[in-house]
Amino acid sequence: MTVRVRIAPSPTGNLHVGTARAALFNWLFARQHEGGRFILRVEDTDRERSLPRFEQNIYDGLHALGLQWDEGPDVGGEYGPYRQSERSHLYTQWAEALLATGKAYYSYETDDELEAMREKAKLAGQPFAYRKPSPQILAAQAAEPNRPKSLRFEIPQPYGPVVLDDAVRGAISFDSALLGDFVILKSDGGPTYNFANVVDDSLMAITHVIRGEDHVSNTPRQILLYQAFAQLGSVDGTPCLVTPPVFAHASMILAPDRTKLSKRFGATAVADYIAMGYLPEAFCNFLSLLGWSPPEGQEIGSLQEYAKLFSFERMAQSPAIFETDKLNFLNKHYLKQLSPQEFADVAEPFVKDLPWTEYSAEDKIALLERVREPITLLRELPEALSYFFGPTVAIPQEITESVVNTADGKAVLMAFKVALSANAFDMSSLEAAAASIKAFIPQLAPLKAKAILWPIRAAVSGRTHGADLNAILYYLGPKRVLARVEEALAGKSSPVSVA
RNA sequence: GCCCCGUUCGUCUAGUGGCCUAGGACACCUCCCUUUCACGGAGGCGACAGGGGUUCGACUCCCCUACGGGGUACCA
Repeated sequence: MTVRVRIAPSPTGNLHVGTARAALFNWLFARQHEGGRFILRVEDTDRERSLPRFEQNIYDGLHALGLQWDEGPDVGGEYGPYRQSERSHLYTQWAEALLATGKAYYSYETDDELEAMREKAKLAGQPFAYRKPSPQILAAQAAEPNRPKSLRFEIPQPYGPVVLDDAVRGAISFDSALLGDFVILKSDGGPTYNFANVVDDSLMAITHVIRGEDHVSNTPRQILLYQAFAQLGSVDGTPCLVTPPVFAHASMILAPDRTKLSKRFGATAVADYIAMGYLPEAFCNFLSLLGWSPPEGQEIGSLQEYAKLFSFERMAQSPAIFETDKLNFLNKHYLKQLSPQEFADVAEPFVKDLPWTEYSAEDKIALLERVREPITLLRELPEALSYFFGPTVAIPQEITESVVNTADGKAVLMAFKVALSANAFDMSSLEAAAASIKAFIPQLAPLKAKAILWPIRAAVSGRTHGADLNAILYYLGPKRVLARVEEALAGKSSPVSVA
C-alpha cells in the first residue's frame, strides 16, 4: 500500500506554526515510505474568509521550509482538483448518495430556532444533540417558503461507542448517542468541514491523517461517515474506503501562557519567523521537537535525517509550549554551520540596504564573517555591521562614561592616537593589525589587555561588543580609526549613526 | 453544563512496575581557556500536580480531586 498523507489548510490566514508542524510531520512520514505521497489540499469552503493571498502565503511558507508537496492545486496530480471550491460537484454527489439511501435527510430550522433548541437543552441541563424531527414536522417545514434547507447526516442507531484507534493516543471511545445529526451540506449547498474532509480523504485515497489534537473530537463524526460510505460500497462507480485512514493526532502547540497560539502571543505565521532571520533548517528542526522526540536524543537533525527516524510512537500526547530559547539556539547552530559564501547568501536580503559601495565583494563576505558568531537572528545583521560604515560613529553616553572618559581610557586613547599619528601602528592587513595590537599592549603596562583594548574598541566602534578588534581596525582603515579616536577624545559623540 | 484528551526540571522532552538517589537538550549560574569581542570546554541549579488504592515494589497500573487544553457551529 502506498502511503498517502495530506496537509489540508484553509486559506483564512497566513501559514500558522501549528499548520506548519502538521505539514512537517506529514512530510516526514511520506518521505519515510518508499513512494509515499505528500498532498496539499486547500480547504476553502469558507467562501467569506478564504483569500487568495492567504493561499499564496501558505505555498510560500511551505516552500520556505522545504516541505515540497507531490500533489496540490499548483502542481496538479491525478486525484485533483485539490481545491475544495473546485470539488463542489463531488460533495453534492456523495451527499446525494447518503440522502438516497436514507442516511441523510433535509432539515429546515432557522439559526434562531437552532439557537433556541440549544438554549432549551442548556436550561434543562441536558446535552444538546440535534435529532430528526417527525415526518409530519419535516413535511410541514418543507412546505413553508423561505426556510433554509440543509442536509444532515443521521447518526445511525442503535447508538453506541464509536472507537477512534489513534496511532498516538491509543483507543478513544465516544458515545454516538451524544452526537447530534450534523449538517453535511449547508443551506448554500456547500459542504461542511467534516463532510468535505471525509469525501476528499476517501477520493484522494489518504492512508494516514496526521493532524492536531483539536480535531480529535471531530473524528467520531468522520468515522461514522466513513462507515456509512463503506456500507454504500461506492458512489457513482467510485469505490469508497473500506476502512477509515489511520489517525494520528499531535498535541497542541501553546503560547507561553498556556493558551492557544494567537496574535496576542506575537508571531504565529511562519513567514514572520523567516522574516526575522530564522533559517528554515532551524525552524523545521525546532518544530520537529515540539510534540515529537527523536530516538537517542538526536535533537539536531535535518528533515532527511528525521524522515528516517520519525514514528507515531514517539509523538507526545501532552501539549508543547512555543518558547523561542531553543529555536534561537538552533538558529545560531545552523548559522554557524554555513560556509562564508552560504552565510553571505542567506544574509543578503537582510543587509542589501547597507552602503556596501566602499567595500569589495570579497570584503563584504569577510565582514559578514566577522560579525556572524554572536548573531542569533539574521535581522540583527545591519545593527551588528553598522559601525563599519560611514566616517563617524555614535558612542552611547553610558559607554563614554564607563570606558572612554575614564582616566585609563583617555590615557590609552592618547597613546593610541600618538602611535597612529606617527604611523607606528600598522593595520594594512588583518595580521599586521593583530601584531600591532600585540606590540601596543606592553607599552601601556601595567594596564591589562582588556583595559587597553576596551577604550579603543569603544572609540572606533561605539560599543563594547563586536567583531575582533584587529578586524575592526583593518576594515575601517587608519584614517577613519584616527578620526574616530580623536572624536572620542574630544568627548563629543557624533549624533550621526549609520545603521 | 456535557463529551474527549492531557499534567516529569523555567521550556522541549526521555521514561511502558524494580536499570530512577528520574536521563538529555535549551535557558540560567559558576569556573576554565582567552590580547579585546566571541567561540569552546568543565561543573552547578532544577521536575514525577495532589490524594487514595493495586503491588514485595510505582514516574510508570486503577480511582478521585485540582488545573490546563480541545470539542459541543450551516468555522475549519
